[in-house]
Amino acid sequence: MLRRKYRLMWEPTNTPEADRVRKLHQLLERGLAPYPNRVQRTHSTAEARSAFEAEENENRETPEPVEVTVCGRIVRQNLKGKVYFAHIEDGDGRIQLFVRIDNVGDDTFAMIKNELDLGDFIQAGGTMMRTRTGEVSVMVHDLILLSKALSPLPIIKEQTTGDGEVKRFGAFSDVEERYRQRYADLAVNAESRHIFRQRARTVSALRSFLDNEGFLEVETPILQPIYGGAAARPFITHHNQLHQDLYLRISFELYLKRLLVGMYDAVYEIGRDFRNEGVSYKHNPEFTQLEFYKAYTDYFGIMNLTERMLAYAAQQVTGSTTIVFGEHTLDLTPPWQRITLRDAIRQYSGIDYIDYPEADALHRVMQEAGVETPKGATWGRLVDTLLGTVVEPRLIQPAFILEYPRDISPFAKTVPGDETHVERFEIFVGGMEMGNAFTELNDPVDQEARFIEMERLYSDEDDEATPIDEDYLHAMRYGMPPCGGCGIGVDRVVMLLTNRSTIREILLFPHLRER
RNA sequence: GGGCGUGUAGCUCAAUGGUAGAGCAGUGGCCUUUUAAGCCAUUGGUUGGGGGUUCGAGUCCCUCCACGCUCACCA
Repeated sequence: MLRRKYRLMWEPTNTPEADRVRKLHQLLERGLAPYPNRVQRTHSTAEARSAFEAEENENRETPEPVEVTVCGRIVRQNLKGKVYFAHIEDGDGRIQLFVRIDNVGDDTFAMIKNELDLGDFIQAGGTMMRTRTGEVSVMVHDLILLSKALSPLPIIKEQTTGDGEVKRFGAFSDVEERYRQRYADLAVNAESRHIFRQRARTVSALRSFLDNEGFLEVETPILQPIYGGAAARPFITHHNQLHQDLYLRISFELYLKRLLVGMYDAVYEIGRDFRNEGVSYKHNPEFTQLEFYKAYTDYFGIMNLTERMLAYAAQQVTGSTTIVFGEHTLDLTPPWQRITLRDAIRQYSGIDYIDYPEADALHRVMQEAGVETPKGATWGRLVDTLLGTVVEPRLIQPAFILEYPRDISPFAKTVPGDETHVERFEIFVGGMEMGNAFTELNDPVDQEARFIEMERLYSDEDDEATPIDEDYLHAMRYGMPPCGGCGIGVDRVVMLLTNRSTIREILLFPHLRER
């Protein structure tokens, strides 16, 4: 019966796999379950170690025996005739098993010798001890297989030198394979596992910061009948029964601000945005966004909150507000540098865009300065190009860039007495844009005019046109409190705090082309 | 989409246009405190796919695929 159940549909593709399949059949013939249902773990590897060390410290003279049953994946093994050493690893760490044929009996030892491979999960019961060299180990008297690994994992060997430095041999380092088979990367590369723990801590730090500031966490639609809140091409999908096209959201902005109309004073959402655009070291088609909106404040209030929030996250994740990113040391301790976009561009390029109020003139002076310009760009787009090419790469230490051209910011209030600029800032750290914030526009008449303006500006590039969201205008006509809001690219923050130069390293399953 | 680069055994990597190799993993031995264990023997390849040049191609050329870096795009 067992044999029939294990008739393989899958063909081993190489000798190591064929060997393991043979061992699977050998186990079945001996009546041993290769994937049993029940486990009886009493200690994680770390708990077993600390229980033993505690006993050693308490009863130095006559320590009581410490009995444990530990489980884990075999990551190193060494069969020496009638003795078998193995390191097993679980989520906590590793521990060595010391198995003598006298302690486990001939049958179990034969199983170890003939059927056990690196990568298998096993359960081992025994007594804690130290080997001759002092390594804390389990002297095993019971050992069973928990899960047979049919494909070999990449083997990584490590040597700890005298100064505690770990040398690695045969590391699984092929970048593409690490992304395509993230499970294998995580299984063998502890530092990859570490990155995603750091990622979780980052998200949880942002969340707890905002919770403590009185923000309410909300969830708004991912499938939207009208997309908006940013300028990006959307992914389009379809609801069959409603016969309706839907868009995967490109931002949360318009839904969160509806909630301020609904009398929540402060809301935030952490979730996925989708943009149908290019992939790069800092772009993935789906990415994690944090947006938060607060009533009765403006973009200065949001600035203060944001720098405190990111400093808090850095402290929680790395233990310091000073972090290493590539070749730079970044100090996230508030307050951060604040400089207007106009001054920043003037400082880094010598161009004062106020002197060139027409797109043609600005275009010309940019060409003279050797800045490549996008075709048919509006004046605002040109200013933004200057920001991206001239300023952004130089903004290593955290900085707020303030006051943006009005025509590229349809959801922000204008600067009093300056119709060409809006109260908007972007956050730059490590040469990357981290976030974008405004004193939010709450004037429904102005907002409608902006929508129409945007529609006109982009009508000839239909895939970037921003559709008018009538329902959003309707909400705003009920009255929206004055407010400030901000969007933070969570993936980029994680890149900073984990010191990774590409977004793919901090996404568990980054987008890759189909093979 | 453009430019540059990479792709060889399960993993990490070698190989002037001239017989495709090593270490680890695997397989068969020896070994009752090893830890990159060791020793002896040994299996393993459509050199990313396809086409071309050549007496002969992993190597040179063309093309396709994937990945990396970079530029463009991403208000």
